[in-house]
Amino acid sequence: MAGRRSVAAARDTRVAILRAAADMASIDGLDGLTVGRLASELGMSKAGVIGHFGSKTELQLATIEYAADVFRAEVWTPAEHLEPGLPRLLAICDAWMAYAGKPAFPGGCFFAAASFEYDSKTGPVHDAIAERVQRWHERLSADVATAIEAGELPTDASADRIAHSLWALAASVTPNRHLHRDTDAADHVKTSMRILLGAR
Amino acid sequence: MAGRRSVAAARDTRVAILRAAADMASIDGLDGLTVGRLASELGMSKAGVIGHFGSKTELQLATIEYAADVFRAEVWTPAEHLEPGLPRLLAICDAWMAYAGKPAFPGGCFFAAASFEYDSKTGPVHDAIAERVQRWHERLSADVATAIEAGELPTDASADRIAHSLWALAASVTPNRHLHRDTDAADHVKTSMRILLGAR
DNA sequence: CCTACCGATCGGTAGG
DNA sequence: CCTACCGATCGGTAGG
Repeated sequence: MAGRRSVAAARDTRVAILRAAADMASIDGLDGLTVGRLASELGMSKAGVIGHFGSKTELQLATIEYAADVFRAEVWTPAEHLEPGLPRLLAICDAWMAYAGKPAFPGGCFFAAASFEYDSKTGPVHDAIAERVQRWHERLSADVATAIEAGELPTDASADRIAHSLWALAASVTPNRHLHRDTDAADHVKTSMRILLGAR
Repeated sequence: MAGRRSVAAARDTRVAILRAAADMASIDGLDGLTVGRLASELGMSKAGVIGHFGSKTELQLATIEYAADVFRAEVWTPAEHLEPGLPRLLAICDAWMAYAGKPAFPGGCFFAAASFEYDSKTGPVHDAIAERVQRWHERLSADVATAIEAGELPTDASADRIAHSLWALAASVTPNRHLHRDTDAADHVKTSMRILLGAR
């Protein structure tokens, strides 16, 4: 039955598009994502796909939000309730590496790939990625700072530096696995994270 | 004067194309690279550009080799003559971060971007990147192993794990600078590298 | 959410 | 290394 459908059905379709878009973008990049391939994979017309978002840029932005929701649910939510500082930081790293070891998207961590794809570009997609990544960095950095104040880390450590390094290690899991042939990438990264956190 | 030119002139043109291709790929990705934009930027025709390589894939592979030559000259050559083990490793990290802090390409480290772009793809471009990255990993890992044997690092450390972590930290410099707004990214990474190497 | 279409650009080729 | 072209695909729109 072609033609307009109910609001609920439209929302389901929208989510299905976003799921497929995130899968495709995780492999081919947010720029490699095309409306035509997305439509044919979903058995829809291009107009049907683009109609939910208005433009490819809006589709990219919605895909970023979708991936951020997945990341939050998998990495932040399980650790959120724990004590701020080193305990929560270690729980975040565990959840993060569990997620990276068994990623929700076929191309691995969405934000790692998107960060490297858009770091040197300009425009709304770059801005959206930067905002999400910065927000996550601030969360990490805050717990690192709490740990430093609590004496759980060296007092001369830089919270920003440690947060950046944790992000760098986490982002490397997919390339490590696919390029360096390291099947235990997530476990190796977890070990290095703990060394940086001085908690072996 | 249009038309065929000498062998030497053709080689110069080829290098100019590769330089522009590496610049473009460092920002837009090896896939975002297009023959048409490259041609217009160089004031050439598309046929003139593609004629040097035969196909876009061959152009991509040649660009990878070009970028590898630059990386080797900037990072490996200055440290090559030093004593294998921790001394050479520290010199490599210094040269690497000097390079990352003042990169040869406008989009930052070419291989970091290419690694994340192609880690989940298949085909000759992926294979070429994987081979270059693995080769570099083996070089790093060999010096880490030498350092472990010499007692300069903990005997229970994993050479592969440390080499992977150094690579992860190095790769993060450009996204750290452009996305996390960290202007001292290279210095921060150098500090974390030294912590991982137990040599603060 | 579909069909049918638009101009622009893609990688690549023929022929000189 | 150029002009002139090829079919395919791009993002997007009109109209239903």
